[in-house]
Amino acid sequence: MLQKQFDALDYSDPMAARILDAAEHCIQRFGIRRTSMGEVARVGKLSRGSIYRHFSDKDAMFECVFRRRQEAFLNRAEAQLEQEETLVDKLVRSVLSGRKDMQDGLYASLAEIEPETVAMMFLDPRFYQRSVSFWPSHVRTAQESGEISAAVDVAVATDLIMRLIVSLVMFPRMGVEFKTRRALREYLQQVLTNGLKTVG
Amino acid sequence: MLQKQFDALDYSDPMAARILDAAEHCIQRFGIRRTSMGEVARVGKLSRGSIYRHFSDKDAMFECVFRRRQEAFLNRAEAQLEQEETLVDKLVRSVLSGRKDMQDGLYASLAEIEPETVAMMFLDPRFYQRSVSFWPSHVRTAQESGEISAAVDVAVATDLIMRLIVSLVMFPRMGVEFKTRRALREYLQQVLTNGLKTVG
DNA sequence: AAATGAACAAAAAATGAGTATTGTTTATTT
DNA sequence: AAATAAACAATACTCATTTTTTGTTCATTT
Repeated sequence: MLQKQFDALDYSDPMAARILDAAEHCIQRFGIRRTSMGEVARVGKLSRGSIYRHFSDKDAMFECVFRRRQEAFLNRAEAQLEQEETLVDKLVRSVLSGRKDMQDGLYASLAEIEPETVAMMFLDPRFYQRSVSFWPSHVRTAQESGEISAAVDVAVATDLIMRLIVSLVMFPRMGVEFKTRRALREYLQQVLTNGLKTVG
Repeated sequence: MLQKQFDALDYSDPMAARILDAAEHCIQRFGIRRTSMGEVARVGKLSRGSIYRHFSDKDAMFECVFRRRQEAFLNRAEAQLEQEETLVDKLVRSVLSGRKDMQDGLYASLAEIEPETVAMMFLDPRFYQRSVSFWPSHVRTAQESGEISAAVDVAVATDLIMRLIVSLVMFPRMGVEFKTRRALREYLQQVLTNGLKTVG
């Protein structure tokens, strides 16, 4: 097995949801290392055998907990972004949502118990890869409206957008700290539409 | 003690250098966790007492090893950057140097033994803060030459530069993978001088 | 058919007594 | 004066042992 294949998420299966709910609950209370399959079974009021019917192993189960969370996050984000007019506003929204999720989401509670685990997750490129496919359609929309240039490759634009968001979420302060929504918007507006050139 | 104060680096002190050389040697061989002060003393052919005269504790000593490395890296980078004509080329150089240092520097060997430790270091904002002060002078030069606009705040420009470099070093591939020097340069050129707008 | 519970060997984790290391102090040496 | 060496209690680490957990199987239940 060259590349580990994670179990697919089946949202129509209530048993899978019960397992993942229980597992998520355990992560928040004890972290990943100190949670056993028996504990998850106890919390979810189901048998250990059922868990193994649904997930190949412990790693796959916990992986799915985070996958489900991330997909839920992306769905919420998608809905929110529909309401934003411009690409810049979509970026601002995404950064603020991302920061909020980091502060009081599942990652925050895990970070208190197992900071190294969270650090390893955040440095795993796969963590971001899933969000990449989220942006191209928004990029195209912005190109059609003329907000950004149609000549710029969609993949390149997506790359920049992802790098900016990830960076601004992970490091609220690099050289400057963008505390207010307004400051963040101005910064992103500048970067997206002019880079470090101003319109003459 | 609200904020831990790390021991200052005194480059005129040969004893401090001997301690740090020994400590660095130990990190490469055994990692941080498995290196004892006695081992550092043995390798450096000095007494444990001497180490404690120079560094308040084990953490402070290892912290200094990385501080010294980073300063050396920044000095090399500074020299290299003098040779580059444009800001874009300076960024390209920095990204490539950063990637190289990650692949075969002290971090690479430590990452093999203690990946979580390295992950924690890379997510520590202080790690990048030291490099921030490096850029403003280069930004001003680029503004004078007209490569970037003089109207853009130096701190803001520095922030973007740092975010791009850190992101491109940590994640060689986000949406797109910039393998060749040429592809990387084109990307940075686009971002710096036009953002996602093309010149009409 | 899907979930359960029990049984099982292999792997991983908790335990605890023994050992090493840390950070401090002191007297001694260079 | 700065480096050393030895001594020290408090803490952290080993390592062999015991206990738990994992992942699998299978007969039984829902």
